[in-house]
Amino acid sequence: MSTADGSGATGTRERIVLAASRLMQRQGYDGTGIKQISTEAGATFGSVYHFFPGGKRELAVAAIRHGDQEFGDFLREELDRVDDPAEAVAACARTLAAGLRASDWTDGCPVTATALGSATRAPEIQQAAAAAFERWRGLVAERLRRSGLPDADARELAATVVSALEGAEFAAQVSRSEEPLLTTGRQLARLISSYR
Amino acid sequence: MSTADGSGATGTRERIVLAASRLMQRQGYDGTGIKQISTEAGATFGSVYHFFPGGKRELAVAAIRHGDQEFGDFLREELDRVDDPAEAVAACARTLAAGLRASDWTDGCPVTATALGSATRAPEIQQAAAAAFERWRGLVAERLRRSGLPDADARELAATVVSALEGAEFAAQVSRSEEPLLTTGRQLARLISSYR
DNA sequence: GTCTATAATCTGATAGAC
DNA sequence: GTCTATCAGATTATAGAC
Repeated sequence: MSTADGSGATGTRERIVLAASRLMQRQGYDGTGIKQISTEAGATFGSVYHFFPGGKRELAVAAIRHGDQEFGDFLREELDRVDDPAEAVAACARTLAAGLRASDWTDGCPVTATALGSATRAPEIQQAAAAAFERWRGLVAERLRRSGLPDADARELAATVVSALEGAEFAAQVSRSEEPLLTTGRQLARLISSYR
Repeated sequence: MSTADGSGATGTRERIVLAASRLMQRQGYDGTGIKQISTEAGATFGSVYHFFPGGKRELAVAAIRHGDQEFGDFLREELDRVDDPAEAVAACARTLAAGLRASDWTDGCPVTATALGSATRAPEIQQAAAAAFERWRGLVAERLRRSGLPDADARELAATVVSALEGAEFAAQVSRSEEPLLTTGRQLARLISSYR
C-alpha cells in the first residue's frame, strides 16, 4: 500500500516525491535537477511548483521524510524476522548488502546523500535528516528492550548500530563490495551478544 | 610541513587543492563551483585549468587524495597516543567529536561528501575514495596487530572501526550533537576489549 | 491541476593576450 | 604561469494560458 488513502492509485504529488527520493539518493541534492525529477516522475515542470511552492528545498524535505519512512519500515520488518536481536542486526546488514549489489552499488541510504552537503545551507533539510536518525535509533532501541536489555544499554547499542550500518553502507558503496556491511554486521552481533 | 619540498611555501596548485578539499567537504562535489574554489584559493580561474586540465573531476580526485592523507595522518597520530588500542579508538571518536563541534558541525569527513553522489558518474572519484577507505582500514589493522591481535581479527575489527566512525561522524553532523560519536567510540572500545 | 514559455542567473570549460 | 573575456548550456523559479 503506497498511497495515503489505500486505493493503490499513485497521485502526481506522490510520484514526484518518489522520483525525487530515488534520484537524490543516487546523485545528491545539488546533483539532481527539478527538470530531471519531473521527467522521471512523468509530471510537468509546473506541477512540481504547484505541489511544492517552496521549490527544491521543500521537495528535498519531503524526499527525506519518504526515505525516513522507507528505511524505518525496513528496519522494523527485518528486526522482527529473527528472534535473537544480535542475529537480527546481522541479517539487516546482509539484506542491505544484497540490495546494494542488486542496484549495482547505486542505491545507498536514501537520507544520507540528500542531506550531505545541503545541510549547512538548508536547516530544514538538516532537521529532517536528524529526525530520521532519531526515529531509527528509537526503533532499534525498542527492539533491544523487547529482548530484555535495560533501557540505557539499549539506547547506547541502538545509536551504535544505526551509525555503524550507515557508515558500512557507504563504505560498501564506494568499495563496490559487500564486505564492509557483512563484517560490520558480524561485529555488531558480537557486541550485542556481549550484553547478555 | 605542508609542501612536498618541505620549504613551507604554499604553491598555487597546493592552495587550489586545499580549497577544493575544504569546500567539497562542506558542500559536496556538485555544490562546489570552480569559481568559488579559485576565489577561496586566491588563484585565478585560468590557473585551475592550468594545473588541472581534466577540469573539476581531476580536481576532485586530488581533493580526495588530500583528504585521504589528512585523515590517515590523524588516525596514525591519535592511535599512537594511547597504549591500550580500545581506549585509543575511543579517543579518536572524542577528538573527531570535538573537531566537529568546533567547526559548528560543518567539517565532516573530507572524503565522504566529495564522493557521495558523484561516485556513479565518475569512476575515478569512486576509486580514489575506495583507496582512502582501504588505506584507513590498513592503518587501524596494523595498530591492532601491534597490540597482539591475530591478523584475521585485526582486519575485521579495523573494517568495523572505520565504517562505524564514518557513520557516527555523519550522524553527529546532522544531529548537531557529539553523542553519536561518543557513544560509538565507547561501544567500539568495548568490542575491541572483548577480543582479549 | 496541467502545461509551456521565458526570465535571470550560474555553470564548466575554452581561447588567447600578457 | 597569470589573468580576462566569452561561449554554450543548464539551473531555479515565475507568469500565465488552458
